[in-house]
Amino acid sequence: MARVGLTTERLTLAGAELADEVGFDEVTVSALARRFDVKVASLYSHVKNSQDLKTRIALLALEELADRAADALAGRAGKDALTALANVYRDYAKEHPGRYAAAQLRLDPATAAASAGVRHAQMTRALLRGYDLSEPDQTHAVRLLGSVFHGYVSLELGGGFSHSAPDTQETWSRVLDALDALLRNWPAA
Amino acid sequence: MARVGLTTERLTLAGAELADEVGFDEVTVSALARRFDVKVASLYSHVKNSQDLKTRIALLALEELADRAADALAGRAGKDALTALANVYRDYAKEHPGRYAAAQLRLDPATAAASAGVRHAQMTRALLRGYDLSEPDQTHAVRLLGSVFHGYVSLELGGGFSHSAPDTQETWSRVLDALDALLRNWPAA
DNA sequence: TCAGCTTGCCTAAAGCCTTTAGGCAACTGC
DNA sequence: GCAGTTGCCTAAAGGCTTTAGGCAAGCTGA
Repeated sequence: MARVGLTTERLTLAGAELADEVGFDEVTVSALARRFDVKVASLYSHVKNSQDLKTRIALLALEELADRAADALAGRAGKDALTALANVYRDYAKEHPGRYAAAQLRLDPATAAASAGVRHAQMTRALLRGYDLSEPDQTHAVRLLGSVFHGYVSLELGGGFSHSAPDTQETWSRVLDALDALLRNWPAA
Repeated sequence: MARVGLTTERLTLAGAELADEVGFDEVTVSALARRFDVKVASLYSHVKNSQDLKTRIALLALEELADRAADALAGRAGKDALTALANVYRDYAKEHPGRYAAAQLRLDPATAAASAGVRHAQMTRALLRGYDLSEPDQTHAVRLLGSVFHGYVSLELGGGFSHSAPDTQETWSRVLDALDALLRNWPAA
């Protein structure tokens, strides 16, 4: 009965890795137990239930993403910052599809409010300081950027753009050009 | 042993209704059997397996959405058409959240190619005829519009914009204004 | 109308996932 | 080294999926 050294953190991390390998929907308490070569019931001392596990993975992903975003934004402004932030999301989704899917998990309002999700909105706002937008247009723009980043990345990841010319990298740059142009020239209400 | 009259179509439709009520992830062969007051195994003559059921619901949702989109686009052009198409997606997602989630199901390439998904891309292209874009910018714009529609709707549905002013309806109109402005003034490469 | 066939829904059963309760052994601190 | 804590285990119940095989309801043709 050697002890493996399970902790909530190790389970969450292993769950995130598992998600990247087999997909977030396939992450299961059983599969995780198998990965640690441990009986299923043993995990329930560290994790409340399956939902709890998934929520923890989602929160981890949100943190990682926010950290990367903060890094990318440091010392940049304007289009440079826009591109950097956008690429953080896209690259993260490609590197860690399971984690990215986890980050999309619907959290209950209290959990969401305490999550790194709020940092994401703040950073998008910070980015917009490089453009000349005042409220409420700034909020509209925050939501637009969030929509484009999320929408593009999830369509691309889901194969929505596949097998068609021009390639998605090219579209991505042109979309960022277009967004930059739009933000510099936001139409008046 | 009265026969209930199960058919693949009725199961698919009931599955779609179930999805709207309890969420697409909660749609299960068992739950569907319960809804028809029939034993679980009985469904397996009409549906290959759980995945097959979900795929059929997804295809149904894509058809319904494409039909609504075609309707909305008829006789409209320019910003009028843009707004109409965008609202089809948003309204459908609000009316039928489960079906909308189903429409996001990743289909294998062959199924996807035979689905109504292709009609969606064609209609977005048709919409862009009202703007002056030539290839490859037209394709870039198709992808951008797809990303914004999908991204905005799924963030809004997921509660991503909730509890913050200004309200999401206002943002939605302003985002459509911005997209219209952008399409009329697409930046050169 | 009824014999015969098709086919719809059923029972049975096996496999996997979740979750809870209770137990023993391995660490921890004194 | 001993007591207490805690980690992982066994056991068990309940739900979902899927397959195999059976009976009877309802159509088909004479």
